Amino acid sequence: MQLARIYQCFCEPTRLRILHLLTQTPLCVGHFQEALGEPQVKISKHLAYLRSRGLVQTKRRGNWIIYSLPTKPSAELEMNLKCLQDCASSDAVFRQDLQRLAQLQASCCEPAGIFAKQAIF
Amino acid sequence: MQLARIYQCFCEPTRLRILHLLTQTPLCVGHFQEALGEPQVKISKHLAYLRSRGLVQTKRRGNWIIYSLPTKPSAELEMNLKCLQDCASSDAVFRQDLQRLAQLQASCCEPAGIFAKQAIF
DNA sequence: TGACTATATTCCTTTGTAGGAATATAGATT
DNA sequence: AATCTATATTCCTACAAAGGAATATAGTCA
Repeated sequence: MQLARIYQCFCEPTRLRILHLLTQTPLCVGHFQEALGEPQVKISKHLAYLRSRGLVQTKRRGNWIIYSLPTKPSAELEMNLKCLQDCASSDAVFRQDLQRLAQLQASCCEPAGIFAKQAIF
Repeated sequence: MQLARIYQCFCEPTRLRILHLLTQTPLCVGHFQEALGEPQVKISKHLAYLRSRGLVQTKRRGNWIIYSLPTKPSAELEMNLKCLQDCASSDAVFRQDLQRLAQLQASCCEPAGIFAKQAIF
């Protein structure tokens, strides 16, 4: 059952936060580290988990590996990501993640175009 | 994070099928056994899991323990159950479960009122 | 009370998951 | 080539989850 696999990806808080941020924009590992305040190995492993199950895609740009949601997500995934966004808006953790993401975007220490969706994919 | 706990309940196929059936009507263990074709201990344990996390409620009626969704579910749960219903309609497993449930409801070997929501709660 | 029915729980084994420390890798820069 | 940076992987440990066999429990009925 494909649906259960989606929920397996959703059932861990860090992965949920990662996916939530990705509904906003593609990001690379360092961004997640800073926005979520979690160590590199943790982020990297959860991203590998998500990638192995097809919930995220990657693209290399220099030393950065840019993670994004699939360009053509399944209907189930799309529906559930939408639902996640709705639920997340009423949760302090997710809101704070978005805030820190906005701060990252404001500080211009990232390679040009990282936050411009069309420039990456 | 409350949301992750919901997805932990959703991430196992049998539990997902149980919850899906419960969006239709309250049911007792024997119904799940027949509709899902799974052994009693498996059903019973997954129901206990769901109950411990507040995803289902129980009410005893004689020898039957009737399981149902919470009378006042959280907004998150409600949204996700709705999403589950949408996703399930396009999956053969869930559709078959619904069929077998309909057969159960048609055969009148259940205590009167089991399938009448208001008669139970 | 004693048998019966529906359901729950315990015990055991197997498997999957999570996290951290340390190390490896791939591309960039000098 | 040597170094640096961002990220991935390996190794280890701890813990949760899943499933089956056997047993327990609570209510019912004769």
